[in-house]
Amino acid sequence: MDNGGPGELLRILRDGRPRTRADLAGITGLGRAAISSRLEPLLKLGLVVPVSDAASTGGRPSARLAFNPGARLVAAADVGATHATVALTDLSGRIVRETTERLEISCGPEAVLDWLAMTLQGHLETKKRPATDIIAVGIGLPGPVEHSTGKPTSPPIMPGWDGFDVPAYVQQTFDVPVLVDNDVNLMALGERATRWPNEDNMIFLKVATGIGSGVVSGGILQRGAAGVAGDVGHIAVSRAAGIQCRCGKTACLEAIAGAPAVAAQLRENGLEATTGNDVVSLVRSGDLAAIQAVRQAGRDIGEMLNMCVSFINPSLIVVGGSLAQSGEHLIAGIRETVYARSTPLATQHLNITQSATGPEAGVVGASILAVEYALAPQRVNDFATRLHPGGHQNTGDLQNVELIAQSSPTAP
Amino acid sequence: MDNGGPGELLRILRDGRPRTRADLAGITGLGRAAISSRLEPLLKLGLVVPVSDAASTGGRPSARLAFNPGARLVAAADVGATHATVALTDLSGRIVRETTERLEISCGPEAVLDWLAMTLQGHLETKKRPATDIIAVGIGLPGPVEHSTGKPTSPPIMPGWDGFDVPAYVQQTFDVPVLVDNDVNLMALGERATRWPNEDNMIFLKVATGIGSGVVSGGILQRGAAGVAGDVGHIAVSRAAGIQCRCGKTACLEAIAGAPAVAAQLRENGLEATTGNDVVSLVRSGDLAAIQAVRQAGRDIGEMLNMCVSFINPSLIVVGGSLAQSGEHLIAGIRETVYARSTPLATQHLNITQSATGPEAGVVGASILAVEYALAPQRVNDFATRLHPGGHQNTGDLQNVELIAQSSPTAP
DNA sequence: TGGCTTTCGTCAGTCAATCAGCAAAAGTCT
DNA sequence: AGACTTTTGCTGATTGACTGACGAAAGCCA
Repeated sequence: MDNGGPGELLRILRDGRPRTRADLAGITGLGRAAISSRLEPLLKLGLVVPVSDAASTGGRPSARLAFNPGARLVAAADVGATHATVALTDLSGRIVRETTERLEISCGPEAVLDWLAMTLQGHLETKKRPATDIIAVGIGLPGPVEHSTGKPTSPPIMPGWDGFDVPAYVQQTFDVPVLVDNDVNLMALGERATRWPNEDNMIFLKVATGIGSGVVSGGILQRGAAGVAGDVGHIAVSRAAGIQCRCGKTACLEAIAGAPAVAAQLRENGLEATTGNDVVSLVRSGDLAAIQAVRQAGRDIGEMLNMCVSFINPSLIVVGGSLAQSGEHLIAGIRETVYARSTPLATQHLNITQSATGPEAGVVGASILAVEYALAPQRVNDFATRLHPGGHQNTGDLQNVELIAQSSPTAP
Repeated sequence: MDNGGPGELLRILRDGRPRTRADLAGITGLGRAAISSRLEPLLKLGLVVPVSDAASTGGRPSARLAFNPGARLVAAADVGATHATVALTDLSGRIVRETTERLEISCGPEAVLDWLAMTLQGHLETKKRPATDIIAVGIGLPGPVEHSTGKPTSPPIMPGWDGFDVPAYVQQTFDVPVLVDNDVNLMALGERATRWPNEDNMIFLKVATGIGSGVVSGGILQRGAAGVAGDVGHIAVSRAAGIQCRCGKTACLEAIAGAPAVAAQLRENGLEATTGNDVVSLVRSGDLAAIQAVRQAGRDIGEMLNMCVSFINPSLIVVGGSLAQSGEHLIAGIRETVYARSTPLATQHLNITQSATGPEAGVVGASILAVEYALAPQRVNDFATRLHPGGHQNTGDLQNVELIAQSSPTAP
């Protein structure tokens, strides 16, 4: 129905399932000949490859074609306050090679982005892939970003980054599309792509030093007017009344349920804890006070989530971040409050669960963001038609086609 | 760039500004001949009409073409708890004829929808327009609606409506697309279309007997997983702690800031007030207690909106509903709380304002919903191509073309 | 009124995309 | 090994949409 050139075919095949030409003809309503001609540029580019043939039904077995995530690369980065991760991923978001290093974001954009580019070059050399294999770059930053321009806006913890043109700087090294977004937004995208591909109304909540969220509603990531949608850490909750937050206000959720706050509570009980990981260790060791503190943090977070559930009516809430690693205690507190308080209509199909993606959620999300952009049907069509400049004698420079990895998706 | 047949041209012209063929050629990048051929079906259908020619620059003046909202009709209905409004509107959402009547929604779907269809038939006769001029129907209902199917889901105040197939029933009379949605969602659409056409991140808040909202984020109306997005009336606020709400829970915003709650407070002060309109009258008469009560309601609402602002980062909040009619007092209370509490990044470009659309906001929104659906480029293309069944000899039944109103949009 | 300028509608030609049919290829089955 | 079945790539034909150009139309100006 939705006739859209090779890009449309790739969109269909990107679910990873191999299909025969006849399958594709059936799905699109086109003839087999049209499918073949549309498939040609995708095969040339290596984006689609033949995999093991289907079982014969008596005659010649039909060749099955599948999306080849290894055809090109995407560079993904997750820059945190004190650490940065860069990764080379394939077109399915799978990490090919990854480096995490201690790096203060306060070093400024040039230093951080230079390190990023340098590390990526190293990855490319190790993997013996040319820089031209990279088709896009995705970057997550720990603050508000105007996604359309890729510029951070008034970030509280990123001195020197305000208004810095990240894409322009990165493109001096890699002349491809550069997508920048808030790191929690990217974690939401990563979690969604990895485990909840068809979830159109979800909230990804990160509970660590800060508390933030990424909101996917109506099937698209919501960034808001200034790129600060999902900034739920400084919503007021009742138990925080009067407590001072680092943001200058009082009663903020973060001030009682953020990792430092929970750790501080434990210190009052004579326990040793400063970071979220310390808290998690105590919980895992079975310390009752720690368990109770985490569960209470869950309840406080639940008070805030209650409002989000009423407001945007999601069908899924995924909780991640360091504090979420403490087994089910945080989630239990959240569920307790949300299911008790919210309206039945909003909660009857609401699933609250723990993030399964580990610390690499950020880079995976950055990769997804970049891949989604680069492999959007319209863009693929441009790419594919540029392959046939004048007629049928194809002389476009098909560099690197022989380098394509033969990752062969298996049958369902 | 976005080549899309006649529908694309109509999309451009729907802003109401008349354009010459050369203008359109410039905008689309197509030749004049292509424009003319694409224009032909639109002219045949009457959706586009020539208006006063542009000033001549020495030679033949170019004909200016404009969208003709009067070419077809849309039926729009806003069904409230105790009253219903039906209207015939043109394709710009302008009301052609309207009827409001006392009608209990508890009479059940058949009775209400029959009245609706009957009244519309009367409108059509009065305006001497055939029923075939109606290209879509939009209906707003005071409860949760699964928009994709048009069925109400567990509505609290609509006995007999749960799961009723509204579109199927209405299509027995008018065999056109029937779009159903929550009434507050439609008010949001109406307000947006009427006054904020390019606002992609807005919240429309209705403060009346109940408190609800319609959320437009990322440029699209957010309905959530179960169609109950924007249901903010039962979010907990601090001042309502312990107060029983009609929903069965306590601490709901509605229980202290809804119109009945405010009226009850005034009665405690010895004033006579039961409905929102009573409260508004008292405020307008300058009663200090009433003014203070409304302002306090604004503050309570502001506490809730604070969370919404942090969460979804809108650039506009429009406040409507009966309590919003009391001058600026409600808004003042809202602003006081929101601007004091929310983060600078979220509020620096946030506009909080009063609804300018009157009680007809609901029908206008219903009309917009139906028009947007019916005049979506893809649908217009279908419609237009069906006009040329085989080649160029156009013999499609062009009924009612002579009935088209000559509403002539004026130049900017 | 007649000449000039500019736009409008039409027509044939071009180009890309798709389809139908066919021969070759690649299997299975006896 | 040979007959049979089914897929594949190719070719010419058809379709649909757009371009470019031309004469007609419609207004200014003298």
